[in-house]
Amino acid sequence: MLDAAAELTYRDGVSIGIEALCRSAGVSKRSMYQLFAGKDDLLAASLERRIPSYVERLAPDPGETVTPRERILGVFERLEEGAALPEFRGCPFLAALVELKDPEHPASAVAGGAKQRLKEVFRAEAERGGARDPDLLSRQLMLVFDGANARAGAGIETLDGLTTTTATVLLDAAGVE
Amino acid sequence: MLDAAAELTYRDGVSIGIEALCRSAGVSKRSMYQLFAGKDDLLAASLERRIPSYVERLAPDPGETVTPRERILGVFERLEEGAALPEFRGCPFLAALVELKDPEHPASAVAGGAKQRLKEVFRAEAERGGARDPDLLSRQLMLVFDGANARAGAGIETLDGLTTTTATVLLDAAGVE
DNA sequence: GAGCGAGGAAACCGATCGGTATACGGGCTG
DNA sequence: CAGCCCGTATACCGATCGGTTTCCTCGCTC
Repeated sequence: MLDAAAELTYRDGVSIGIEALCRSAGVSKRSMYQLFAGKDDLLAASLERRIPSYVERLAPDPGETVTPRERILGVFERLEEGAALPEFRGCPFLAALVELKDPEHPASAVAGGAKQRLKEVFRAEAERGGARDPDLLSRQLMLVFDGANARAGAGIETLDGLTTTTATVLLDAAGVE
Repeated sequence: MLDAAAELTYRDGVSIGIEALCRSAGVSKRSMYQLFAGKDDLLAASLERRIPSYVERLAPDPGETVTPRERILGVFERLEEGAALPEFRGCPFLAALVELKDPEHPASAVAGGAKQRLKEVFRAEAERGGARDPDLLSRQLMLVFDGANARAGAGIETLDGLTTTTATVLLDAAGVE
């Protein structure tokens, strides 16, 4: 159910109907309203469920020999890999935030938390790498990350190497080894 | 009519109803369907109308003494000014692209064109400023610009100086005087 | 085999969607 | 003043929205 909801809302947007979600999940509306308080709840839960695998895919737990620079650039390499796939529509959390527009929406809080987790990874690696201003660097990297997601997801940009190149510039300027 | 549509779709998203648009514009549905073929048409036209003032506000025609660097950084300064306002919801064209998801939608083409116009400004100034790779620099700047729009528009980032700082790093790295 | 509860299918609710058609009203031209 | 026409207001269309309820069947327990 959660997986089907995640996939359909990612492909068609949050305005997809509940009926379609249930049909695709093979679950009756009755059952779904026993599991979730409403559409908002379902949406928030389906986003919540995606967070661990999302973060893990982009920034897997580092092995011993991975430098901060490698881990950060790895995020952008994996972003570019994903963006090359035809079904890529950008970061699902960013898309939900933009589509909902309402910061009060339960799903907005979840999506914001997902973005915060990735930013924390950036910040921690920035610190470990000796960046002059780790928080600034992490915010800059998030700008690039989300800009790339929005633009590539909308189909108005092709990333091949663009984000890794840009991130490298920022890492250099921040003094990360 | 176009202005009212622009404002409401910006604030509430493209899924706002036609009825609300007409009421807010003081125009009957009948008249609007004589002026536009349908909602898609209206949406595209209202976005189209915003392009000149949007570009002019962000990147006004340069006076004689404006350097490429100043003109580019001016875009980000104005972005940060706008993002500080409470009604800021991010770039309307980017929001439309993300919300519609459909590149075939007439409004998507218009929105993509608007983004292209801004990128052209960046590219031209990059060239004028002697950037090593003007096209690369303009793409990088658009990443920052759209990332900032998405994040600040969603309320998960505050820009104060973030984008100008980041753009400065990119300009320096590209060798723009 | 009888009784029971969970869950699926589908009808149903009022509201609203994009879009159309009708009816009325007020300002022009003769 | 008569006739006309543009635009507003409004009712209406079928479809779909989020959400609720009814019904009925299936599988489980005693």
